[in-house]
Amino acid sequence: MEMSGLCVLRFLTEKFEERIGDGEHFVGSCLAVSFLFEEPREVFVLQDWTSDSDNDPKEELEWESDEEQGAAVRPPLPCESAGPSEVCEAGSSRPQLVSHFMGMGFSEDLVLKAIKENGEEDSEAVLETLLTYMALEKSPPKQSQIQDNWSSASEDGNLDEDVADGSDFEDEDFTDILAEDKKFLTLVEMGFSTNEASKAISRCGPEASILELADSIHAAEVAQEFDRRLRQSTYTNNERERYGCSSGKKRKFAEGNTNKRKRSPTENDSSFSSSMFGTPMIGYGVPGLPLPRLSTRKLPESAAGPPFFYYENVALAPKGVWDTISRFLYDIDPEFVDSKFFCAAARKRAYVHNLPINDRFPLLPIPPKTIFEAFPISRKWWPSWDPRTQFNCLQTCIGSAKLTERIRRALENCDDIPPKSVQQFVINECRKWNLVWVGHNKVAPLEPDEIEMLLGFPKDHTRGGGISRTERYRSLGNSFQVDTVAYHLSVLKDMFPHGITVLSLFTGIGGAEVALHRLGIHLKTVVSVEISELNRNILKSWWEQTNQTGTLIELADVQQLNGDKLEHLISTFGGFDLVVGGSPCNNLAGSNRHHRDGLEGTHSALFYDYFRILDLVRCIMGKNV
DNA sequence: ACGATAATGATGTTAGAC
DNA sequence: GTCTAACATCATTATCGT
Repeated sequence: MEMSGLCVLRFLTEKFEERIGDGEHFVGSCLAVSFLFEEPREVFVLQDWTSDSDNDPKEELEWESDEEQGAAVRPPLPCESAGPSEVCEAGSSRPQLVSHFMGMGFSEDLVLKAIKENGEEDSEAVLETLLTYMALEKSPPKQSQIQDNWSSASEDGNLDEDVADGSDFEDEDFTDILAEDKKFLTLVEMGFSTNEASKAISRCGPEASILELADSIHAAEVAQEFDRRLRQSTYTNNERERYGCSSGKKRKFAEGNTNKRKRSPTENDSSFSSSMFGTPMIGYGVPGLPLPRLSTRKLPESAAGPPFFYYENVALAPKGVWDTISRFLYDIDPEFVDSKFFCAAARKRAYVHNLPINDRFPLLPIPPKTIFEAFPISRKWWPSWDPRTQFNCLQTCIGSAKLTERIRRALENCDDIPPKSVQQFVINECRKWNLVWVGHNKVAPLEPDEIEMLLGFPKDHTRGGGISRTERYRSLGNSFQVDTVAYHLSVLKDMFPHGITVLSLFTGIGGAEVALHRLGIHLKTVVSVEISELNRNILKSWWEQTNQTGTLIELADVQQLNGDKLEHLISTFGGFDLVVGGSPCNNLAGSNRHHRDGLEGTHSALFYDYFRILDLVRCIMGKNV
């Protein structure tokens, strides 16, 4: 059967029922793609985010507090929760309306003129007027402007309620054939293909507004893309039906196509990251710092375990990526954490998990958090004008010998205190490549065992056994920071006093396993999936050296891990307590010059396999329970 | 053939000046 | 607000040497 068709149909039906029918739950076109759900979904309660205060609205984001934490808490059903303010039902104000349309690329003068003509109540008519102006001027809003401004506009507050407040969709009579033509042209001007435009008009009828038509096209894209993605993976319809998985169909796909799609503040990655938490990248808290304002959370009902799961990837991914990941992973907001609060090197990562977040504890001993503490010897050679106290992100490549020589020569040609320009050059390169001072005018890249230590691995964890130096750097650069992950996983210790059964995807050199082991959590069974034989050998070697008494099963390819195999594993080991993994970041990382293709990149698309496998595990375990 | 080496920007955020 | 500059970033590719 044709998934995409069904999805679009359901989407359109629900959307228009909600929009035109009762009109109560319409949340604006920004959330259009959220309507692919069959069941009512949990919605975070956002307080004050529509306030007119000068404060950044994101600062005001708060979850409804909860008496208890963790997966055991049942979130209230939508009907139980507080009234209409729950969703984006804010009233509109004129500045918001103006900025909304300015955010779409219209000039302020034009917007004010259009509002004057139509009144501020009727945002749909205002838009129509604006589009007419543009058509008359033969100068459609610039695409780039739309792209550039949408994110900032969404930070201003919400441009979406302004659309949402329009209860007058039926008022207008747009059956005129000319109006239809105008809409067609407008859609094309907005960047849609003629094919898409005409299809959308025939789908939605001549009375549909521009926004509805645009949403419809997006919905079709979304459904199609999601279906394509699932077909590409081994997550077949058969499997979904066999295990009664509903979420696969319900989930929506939405790549960060910001030039066409509007984003609400809650959807904006920037709101996820630093500004959402007020303080930078400490998630729901790190050891040694006071708890952030958002030190509690309420999980969506559908996100609860078993099993617990823990997903990791780079925090600074291209726009929309975390948005998409979060939506696939049961609408859990990522926890953005920088490992610089755990060790002497920065590592900005986001973690999506359904673990409790209270009563965490750190691994002991607490690792050194400054370069001098970690490498006391370097202090002797550290010039006063190099202000670094911590390393930047440890990557897979190291600085070249040529570079360190260039630095040495540049410094040798100067006095004791080099001129500012030389200082700047040296510091920039040192920051970029994480160089340390190992002698007079002499810098060097970190050694592999030093990186092991910084990342929380035992010394020589990746050493020997046939792995080359370059491969060591690569494997380490792709790994977890153990202390950070252990802090998050520490809540499992009391919950599983007799040990846990782990499904570890994209295991790498076993950061999660090392973390659990160092926490003193017994590993009853670890099913590890890792494509690199070198990395599998490293894990196996570690497993033996640490005298593990549990069972280690090593598989190679996540894409080969289908429902049959999972069912067998689950029946053999009695289900998984934890599904942990971080999918490849190659196509997300900023340092990738060539193929930073986002979540659809060759490697990073394996995220969908993480989701597929996790969803299958949840379904199989759910069925067995 | 394989590992080591060196050269190769782009995307996005943030801070600060205006 | 708007602009600019500074800054950070789990990397890929071609080439060289063995």
